[in-house]
Amino acid sequence: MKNTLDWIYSDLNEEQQKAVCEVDGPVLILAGAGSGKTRVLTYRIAHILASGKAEPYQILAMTFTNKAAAEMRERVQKLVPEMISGMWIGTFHSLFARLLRYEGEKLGYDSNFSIYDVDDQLTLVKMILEELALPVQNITPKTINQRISAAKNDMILPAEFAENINNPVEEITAKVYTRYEKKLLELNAMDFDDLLIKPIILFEQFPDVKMHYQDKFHYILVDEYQDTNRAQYNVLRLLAGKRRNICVVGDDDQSIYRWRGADVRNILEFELDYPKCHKFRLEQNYRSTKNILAVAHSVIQNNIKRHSKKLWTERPEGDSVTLMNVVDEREEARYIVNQIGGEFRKAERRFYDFAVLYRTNAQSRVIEDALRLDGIPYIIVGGVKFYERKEVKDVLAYLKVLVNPADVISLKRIINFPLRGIGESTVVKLEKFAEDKRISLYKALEIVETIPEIPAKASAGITSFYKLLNKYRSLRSELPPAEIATSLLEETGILKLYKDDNSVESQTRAENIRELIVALVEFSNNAGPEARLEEFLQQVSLITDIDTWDDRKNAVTLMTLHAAKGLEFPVVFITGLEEGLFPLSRSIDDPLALEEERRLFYVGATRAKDKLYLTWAKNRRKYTENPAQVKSRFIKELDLRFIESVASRAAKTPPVTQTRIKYGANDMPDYENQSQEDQEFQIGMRVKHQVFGKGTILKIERGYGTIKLMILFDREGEKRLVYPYAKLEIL
DNA sequence: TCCCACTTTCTTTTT
DNA sequence: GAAAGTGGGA
Repeated sequence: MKNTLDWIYSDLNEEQQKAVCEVDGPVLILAGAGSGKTRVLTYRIAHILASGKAEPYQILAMTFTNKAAAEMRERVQKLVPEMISGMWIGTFHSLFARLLRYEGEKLGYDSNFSIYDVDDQLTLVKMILEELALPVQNITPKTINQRISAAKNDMILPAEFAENINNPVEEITAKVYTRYEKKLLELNAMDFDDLLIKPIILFEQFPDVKMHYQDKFHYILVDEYQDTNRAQYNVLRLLAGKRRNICVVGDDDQSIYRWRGADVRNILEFELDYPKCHKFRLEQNYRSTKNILAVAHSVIQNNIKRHSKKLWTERPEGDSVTLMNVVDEREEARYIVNQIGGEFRKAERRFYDFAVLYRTNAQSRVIEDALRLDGIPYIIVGGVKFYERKEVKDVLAYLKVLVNPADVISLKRIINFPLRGIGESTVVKLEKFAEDKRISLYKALEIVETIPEIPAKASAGITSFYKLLNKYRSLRSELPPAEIATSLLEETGILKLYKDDNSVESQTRAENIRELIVALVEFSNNAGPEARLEEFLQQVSLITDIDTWDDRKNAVTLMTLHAAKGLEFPVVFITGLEEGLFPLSRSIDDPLALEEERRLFYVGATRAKDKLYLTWAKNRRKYTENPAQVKSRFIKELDLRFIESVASRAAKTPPVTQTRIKYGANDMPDYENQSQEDQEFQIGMRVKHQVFGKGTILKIERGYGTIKLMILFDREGEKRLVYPYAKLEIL
């Protein structure tokens, strides 16, 4: 083993060394952006292990993404290779899911419980709303779901929630919430929030279990502590209760998840909870140039609720930060692409050096189009997620039911997919029967023939469905997960269903299902012969956007500002700096929300190592409107000494007023290289669409500013499109 | 029971 | 401009 002190002295600055070596008792590390906090955390773990203070299985290290956890594990392994196995390094959600697999039985859960994502939660809420037949008026299931989730994150259980009702929405939410919790238990399922709350309930109800884990974990380390919520805060307090060896790392300026229940007070008031804690400040930034730091600081200092601090760096001044004003989102995209292309051609950069950040996922589309047009490779983080695609969720639902037959949400999802003649009314009868007889829906499937109301045809379909499920349920112990899935797909004909349909959509779906199988095979390979389907399902449920991001691929990265936290890039673009977009309109009237937007800007700016671009547009299309924009207040807060301000030629012309913008081709701004003649469509004309290819116009309907077109595509068949939304080229 | 065509909503960020 | 939801007809 390497001498402990050696690597600590050679790789760390003085303050970092202190933070690493102060091992016992509560420790608060305030780590500014780019100050090497991951390094400190990993060295700390390595130091604890190497000095013999604890065994690996006595260490608990929590992060917010699997990617961060994997990175931490890898880096610890490099420092102390032989001591890694058994450590509890992972996300809050995955570690507690693991704990609940062991202990959930005490709370009435089976160890094979399903984990519900937002989609499943919504389905359940809708189910309950129908069941309770509540007067919902204009309250959407989504609103109710958000209320429930917020309550859970604040650790308010149904009983307490019901006691504090102030309006009709809360009244309905309270009823749904009570039923929702009951249902989850019945379905043997937990939602994301449960993974944080249930351990607390468990510890409170079973002090011996609490003591077991308090004894087990000698050292607890928490990353991104500024983003913990009430539930996370409490569970940490319980776990650290005995030994008090808890080390939290965070930066109040980078707290950006308030809307999800995160509470900055957790980090601001850590010293109140642990009065004798050791406190360290990491303020030397190793990432950004002086100019970038100065700009970031000029904005964040406008926040009132923050620890005053200022990062410093030994890096050079560097380039000025570029502030670019463009006419609209299309020009913004073109500007970004041109800058990337220019720097790339000068051979100073590779594509993976660039990140384009935006406030909302919807902004990615235009930028993608522009990148594609220039043939620049890009990766997009987030957006439509792989595991949320319909076809993937369908297959996963099958697997979930195999593991957990009580999971009615998944069961109902697949009961008539692929079609087997089991319609809505049959399902209702089944459920009623199950309820009357007080048996599970799954059990009702088994004895469907004894239900007189269900016609023979539907009954036969149900029986074969049941036999199919049961067969694969028993195969689980004999075959590896990947083989079960492959065989199941074969027998149900799901893959064939998509393969036989020649539309692009179906082919993509078939492709996605194959990709899912690949993921399963990979999982089996990694986990060895012990690979269990339930573990795969859990892993999949708790995957984060950023986890799937391949940072070695030579491509420009597109993502939201939220997703960028913790990352760094030589060149960063922050786009859409307009009032109402960034900061978002809903935040403008709420001082706390506004400060969070400002922190988000700070997070974005401090991702940049060498060059930062800020862009804003005079007009930005939203739905069908194209309203004029006002520059973001964050732009006004920039310290101009570090800024080079430019505007495109088109943007320098007087602002376009709202009335002029009724999206006719004539009204588009003048770009040098773009032909802007009005599109004269005629029936029988040949046109080309970016995605659907070539086709012939069948029908034209002219609307106000829009033209509806029916087009027969050579490959895709008939489609209805609306110009100018659909990008059509006349051939 | 299922399919097609039409309408409505979506756009805040995510474990 | 897509996806999800709705409703009528076969």
